[in-house]
Amino acid sequence: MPDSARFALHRPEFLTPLLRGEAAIVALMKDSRLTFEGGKTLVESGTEHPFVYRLISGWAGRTRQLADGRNQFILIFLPGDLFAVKSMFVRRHTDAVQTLSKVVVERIHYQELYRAYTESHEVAVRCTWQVLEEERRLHSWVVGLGQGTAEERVALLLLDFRGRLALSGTIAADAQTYQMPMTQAQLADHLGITAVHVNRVLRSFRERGIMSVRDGKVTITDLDALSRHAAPLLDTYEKSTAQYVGHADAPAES
Amino acid sequence: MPDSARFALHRPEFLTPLLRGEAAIVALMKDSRLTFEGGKTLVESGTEHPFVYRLISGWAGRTRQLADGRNQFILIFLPGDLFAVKSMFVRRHTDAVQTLSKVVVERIHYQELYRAYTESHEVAVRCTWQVLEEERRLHSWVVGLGQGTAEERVALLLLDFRGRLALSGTIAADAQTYQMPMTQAQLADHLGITAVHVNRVLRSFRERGIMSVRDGKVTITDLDALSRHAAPLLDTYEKSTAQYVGHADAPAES
DNA sequence: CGTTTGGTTGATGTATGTCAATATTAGTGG
DNA sequence: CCACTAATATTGACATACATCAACCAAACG
Repeated sequence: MPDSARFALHRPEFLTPLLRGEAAIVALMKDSRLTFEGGKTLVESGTEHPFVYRLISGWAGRTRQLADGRNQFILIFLPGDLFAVKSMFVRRHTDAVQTLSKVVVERIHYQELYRAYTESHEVAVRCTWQVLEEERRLHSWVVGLGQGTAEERVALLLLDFRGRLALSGTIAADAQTYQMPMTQAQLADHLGITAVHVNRVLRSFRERGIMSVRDGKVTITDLDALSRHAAPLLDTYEKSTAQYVGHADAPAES
Repeated sequence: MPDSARFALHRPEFLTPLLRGEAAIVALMKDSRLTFEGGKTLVESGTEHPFVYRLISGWAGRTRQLADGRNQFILIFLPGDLFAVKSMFVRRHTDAVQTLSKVVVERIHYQELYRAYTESHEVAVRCTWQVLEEERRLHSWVVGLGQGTAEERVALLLLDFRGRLALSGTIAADAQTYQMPMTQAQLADHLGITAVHVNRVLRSFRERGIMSVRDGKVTITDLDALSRHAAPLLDTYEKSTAQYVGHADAPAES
C-alpha cells in the first residue's frame, strides 16, 4: 500500500506537505510510546488534557456518557490515527477517549506540537488534515444514524472498519477477515441501537451467509451482499472509491 | 458580546492568533461578496469546488442526498461560520451546501487562502479552529441522533440555534425569539425523523406552552422546560456553559 | 383563481426497544 | 484442573416510539 493511499481524496499538490508533516510529527513523538490495557480511559471527559496522540496499534474510541447512563461512541480510532488534536486549541475535552483493546500509543505535549505547527506549515497541514478526515467520518456517521436502518448501519460500519484497516496497512486490501475487539454492547452504543438488536442483526447476517462475528473476529463471507446492504448510505463518490466498499483492486502492499 | 466569546472553550493563549487569523481571512475575502436566494446549491456534491466561504447573513446547510431519495442535513451554518474549508485540501466535495434562506457570503479561492495559511500560522490556526468547531458540533449531533428521542433532538436543536445566533451577535443573548427559516421537512431531514413527526413534536411543545414555530420564527415561551428536555443529551460541561442552554448571564452587547 | 408548497391531523403499521430468562465464555482464586 | 463469578451473547414475548399512508387545510404565488 503506497503512503499516498492513506490520504485519500487529497488535492495532489498537498501530498508532499502532508507526508512531510506526518514524518515531522512521528519524529517528534519518538520515545513517547505507552501501552494501555483495554477498557482504560486515555482522556477523561471534562478534564484538561495536554497531549495529542497517535495510535500505533489497537482500537480506541471517543465516547460521551450521559447523566442517565446512556452512552455514545462517537468515533472509533484505528491504527495510524492521530487523536485529541484539539488538545492544542481547547482547554477541556468534553468527551472521553477509551481503549477498546490493548493499545500502543505515542503522544506529544500540545505546546511542543504547537511550536512545530507554527514553525512548519507542513505540520499544520497534517493537523488540519487529520481534523478534516475525522469530520468526513462524522459526516458519514451522521448520515448513517439519521437515515439508516439498523442493518444498513451495521453493514456500513463493518465495511468502514475493513476499509480503514486496509488503508492503514493493518490488513491486506482484499482481506475477508479482521480482528474487531468491540463487544456487542459497545457496537450498540456506536450504532445507536440496543445490544439486543445488534445481536439480532448479526444473527440475521450470519444466517444469510453474509458475515459473522466470533471471538473478536469479523469474517465476511459475502462481500457483495454486505456492500449492497451498506450501499444506500453511501454517496456516489464513496461508491466509486473501491477500497472503501470492499472491491479493492489496488495491491495490498507497495 | 466580546469577540472572544465567539471562540468558546479555547486555550487563552490562542485567542490572539485566532482573532488575528480571523481578521486576515476577512481582509482577504473583501470585495468577494455574493448574494444567493434560498434553496440554491452553493457547492454541488461530487464536484470540484475551489472556494472557501464565510457566511455573512442567512442560513445554509451541508446536505447529503442518497440515491433512493433520502436526504440528511448534516450540519447547519449560521452567520459568522466559515465553511468548505476543506476545499483547500480535498479535490471533490462529497456533500452539497445549500442555502436555507437568502444568504450573503464572501469567499476566497483555495489557492489564495492556502498561500496565507502557509505564510501565517495565525491563518492556519483560524482554519484548524473552524474545522475543530464543526467537529464539536458534529459530536453533539451524533450523540443526539444516536441516543436522543425525537423530543430531545428538537429541544437540543432549537436551543443550539439560539445559542449560536447569540454567540454570533445575530440576536441578543437573552432573546426568547429568533428567525428560523427551515421548513418542517428540512428540520426532519436534519433530525433524522419524518416531517409528520416533527410536526407532532412541535405541536406537543406548543400545547404545553414550551415553544412555538410560526412564520419562520421560533418563540420560546418556557426556556427552563425546553432546556430540561434537551438536558439529557448535554454533557456536564455544556450544561455549565450557560449561553448554550439558554441561561445567558453575559450581556448581549460588548 | 388554480396550483404549489408547507403545515396539520387521524388511522394504522413496523422497526426497534424493553424485559426477562438462559446460554456461553472469560476470568479468578483455590 | 475445578468451582465460582462476572461478562458477554443469545433468544423469546411483549411494548412503543416513530413511520407510513392518506387526507385536508392554509398560505403563497403566478
